[in-house]
Amino acid sequence: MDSTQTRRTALQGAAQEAQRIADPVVGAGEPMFDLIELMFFAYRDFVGDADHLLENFGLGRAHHRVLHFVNRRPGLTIAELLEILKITKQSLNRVLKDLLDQDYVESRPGVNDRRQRQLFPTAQGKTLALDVARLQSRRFARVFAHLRDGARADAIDFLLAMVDAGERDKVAALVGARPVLAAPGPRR
Amino acid sequence: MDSTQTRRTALQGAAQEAQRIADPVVGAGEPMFDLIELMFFAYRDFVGDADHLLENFGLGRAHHRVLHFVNRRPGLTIAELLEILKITKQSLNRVLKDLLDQDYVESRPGVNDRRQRQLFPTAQGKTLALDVARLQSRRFARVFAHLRDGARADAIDFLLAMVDAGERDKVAALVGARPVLAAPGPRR
DNA sequence: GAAATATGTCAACGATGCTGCCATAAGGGC
DNA sequence: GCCCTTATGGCAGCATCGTTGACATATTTC
Repeated sequence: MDSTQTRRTALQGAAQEAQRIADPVVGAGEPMFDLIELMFFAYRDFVGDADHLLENFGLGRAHHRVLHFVNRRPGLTIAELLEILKITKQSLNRVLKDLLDQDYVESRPGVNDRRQRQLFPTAQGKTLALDVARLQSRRFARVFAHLRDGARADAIDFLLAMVDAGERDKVAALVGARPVLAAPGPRR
Repeated sequence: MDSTQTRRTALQGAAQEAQRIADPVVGAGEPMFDLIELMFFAYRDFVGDADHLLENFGLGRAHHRVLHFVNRRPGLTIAELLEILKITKQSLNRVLKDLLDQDYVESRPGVNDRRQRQLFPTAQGKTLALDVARLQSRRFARVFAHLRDGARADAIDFLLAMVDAGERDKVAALVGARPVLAAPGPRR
């Protein structure tokens, strides 16, 4: 169970200290060039899946992000979307307008607050969003088919830990991942 | 153990069937929304480190990538850089020109083939590239300090596996990671 | 010497960020 | 009802970084 590993905060210091001492290089240890570069290559190919599929529809990466989150959280407001994407409303509006015009997304006045706009995917919006998600999921499926059993849970922990600390709880809640992070798991 | 872990054999079970009925368009299992979204958030914050540091120097993300790889592989040619970055020479030239003008990178005629240009970081180029790499490495260090012992090697395996199959060997060679991936030996 | 190769460059365009500013509509406090 | 705040929309302009296409130059190779 993921909660088997819900306790401890002390190892942090030791590991970091060991890492620092192990490397003669100034500052804070030998740069992790391998991980730095792998983040670049892995992300590039990962988003490539979505890019390639969506270009058939004349939609770009920005459209995809909006469609994805609207599909994932139907009823999302503009403000919530801006908070998730961390872009300006002008940037959002440009792509959102396309999605509305082309009937991938529809907007209705907020239920509680009619100043707000709640966003919903249309039938074709859902289909497209799911098509992309499945394509991306196939990449993950191929990946984990080659890795050991806990690899998927480990990847989730790793990626969540990579998120800025101040954002981590929000992200964890959004993606539905249990915030294992604050209290890591199976120690040595 | 982790019930969140996808079991390939069980994936075709009840959960997916429920999904299929609820939604007519199902391809290959439940989309891994968590991982899809975590890739986005993790990469966003990861590159944010570099972006924020480099904006003090008037350099953008594209400049950073070039500087990074030139620093990592001194003597790189234009063609090799294009192959790594997968952009056009016009895009490269724009940022490379800035780096040359501002003395972060220098170029010399190729040793064997004088048509080529070999690129080298200057002293200040090395310093800047290393500063960024260390900043990014600190994020990784914080991450792994919270995760179990093998987490770093696992992350490397995961990210490398995320790379397109056709690119994986090249990437593995570039980052110096052993291509564990091609031969899925460490199964279990 | 001709062809292929490695690179540089000009011009235009496209996607996606940004800032600044102003407009509109609805909610809330008085 | 008046007024301030909030949620959103829209216009104008700009920056970064990617693209294609066409052409120039130097060098290697055949």
